[in-house]
Amino acid sequence: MAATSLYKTQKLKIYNSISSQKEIFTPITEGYVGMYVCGPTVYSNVHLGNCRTFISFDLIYRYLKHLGYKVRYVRNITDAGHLEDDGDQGEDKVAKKARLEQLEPMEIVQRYTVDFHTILAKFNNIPPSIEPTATGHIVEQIETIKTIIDNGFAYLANGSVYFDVKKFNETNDYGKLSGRKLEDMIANTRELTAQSDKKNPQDFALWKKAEPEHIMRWPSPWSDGFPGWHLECTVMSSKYLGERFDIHGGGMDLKFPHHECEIAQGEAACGLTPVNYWMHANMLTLDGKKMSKSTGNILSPAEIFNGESDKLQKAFAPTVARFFMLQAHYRSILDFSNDALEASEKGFYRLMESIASLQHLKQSDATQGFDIPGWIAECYDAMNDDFNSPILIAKLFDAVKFINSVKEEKATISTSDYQLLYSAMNEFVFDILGLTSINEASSGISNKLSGTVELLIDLRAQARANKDFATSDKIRDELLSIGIQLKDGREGTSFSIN
RNA sequence: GGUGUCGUGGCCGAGUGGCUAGGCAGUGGUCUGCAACACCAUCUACAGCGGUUCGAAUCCGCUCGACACCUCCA
Repeated sequence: MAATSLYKTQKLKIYNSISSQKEIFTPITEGYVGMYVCGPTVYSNVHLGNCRTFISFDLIYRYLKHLGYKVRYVRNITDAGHLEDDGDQGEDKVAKKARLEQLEPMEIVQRYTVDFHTILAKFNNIPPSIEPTATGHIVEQIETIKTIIDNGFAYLANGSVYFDVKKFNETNDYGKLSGRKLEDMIANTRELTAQSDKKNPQDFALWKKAEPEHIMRWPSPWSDGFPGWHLECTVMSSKYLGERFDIHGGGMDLKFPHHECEIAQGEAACGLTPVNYWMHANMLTLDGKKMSKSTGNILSPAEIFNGESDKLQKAFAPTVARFFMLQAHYRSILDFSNDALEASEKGFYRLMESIASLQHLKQSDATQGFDIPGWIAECYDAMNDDFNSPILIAKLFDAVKFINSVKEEKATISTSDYQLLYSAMNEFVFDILGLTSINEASSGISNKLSGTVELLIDLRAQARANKDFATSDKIRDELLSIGIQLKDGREGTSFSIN
């Protein structure tokens, strides 16, 4: 805690997508942060790419909280309104899945919401403060549509309501987030299909009239229908965070059109641009291509955990996958491969071993070989620079080297520095990066297991004292073959479970 | 076609006008009964071609290549 307060006053910089540069973060209300992140459409299992985005924002959430901000983190569940495509033939994704599986739409929603929560919990993500659903906010969405119509930025056509992008662009700037110009977009689009109700192809639905066979429908002043996808985020973010709030996040692929439309809706409804800092997490790729449900280029979290995929040679713990992702910056594309994950796994174990040995590290009168307060400052510098977790992890390995040197009696640490190092390591690794110790997971058996291994270590020590190396090597090698590695050190033999 | 991002050593991946990223792998050494672990040392790159600069991998231009968005996707 002492370490934290020293650096609370340091300035956090955030890369703002709308200005394409890092800006010093200043919340609207001092000490408080409102953050909205676009959640999943719950019509299928989450894949690893989805998880990366939510892990990225979990890191951000954790760090903001660590800095002492009171954060209200809102992440929606899209359970209606997300169409297969933006044309008039598009079918609601949830409704389509319900039709294909012959289930109630809410059964689909329930199944995949539970899956989403289960998987994110395995990655040790902290749940958001509020997790609102689109279907729970139909009334508010209808009210917002009325306001946008009253303000002259939407029109009614055949029971549906569309946002009038061209009209909006006369007084506002449609395209400012994604760097597009409306004229270019118009010049580059094909002619509208004859049956469309839209005035222009860029217009998007605020309310869609439901076809007779469409099961998910609600009454409205315009028709029995359902809200457009972009609207729910505008409505729910303003409801829980205000018409203008601090941070809006989501995957890079949502920048256009989804987030662009959110800006338009917010400005059209209340005249305020809704967000101060736009943050976009980059994609996880597989074989150099974006993971995507529609192309099937997908790896599921379950496949990582059980290793059952031709992309993988073995299974990996969720926290190892999390560590792998945090070794890349959230704004960089990260390519997934078995080799990269294996390399991360080895590094992860080295980090965890070092933290374990930190618990009983010998303390001295003075510290020699490492500047601990300076090191802590560098760790905060890394995180304050747009949440640079790869740099932080590089710094953590500097500490690993030092801890191991102290263990080897090639460096020393004072008691006060020890306390600083101990709390900083634990805060950075467990609280901020959200990693978990793998041995902890098996703590239920660890007492019995460690007693057993200690006995074998004693037997081996006796054998070695008697120069009975056949016996001592047998104990060592057979333990290794079942994943228990003995480590001979100055203070005797310890072990780790791999 | 339009918009944007990126091309870093054997692999993954930071950074960026002059100072070691880090991880994994490799090599040499220390430790060890032999090993493993650990430690020390070491190898060492910025797609290509021009330009700006005292100095560029970092800025500018061009070429080549990759990816993303422009239709649903985190």
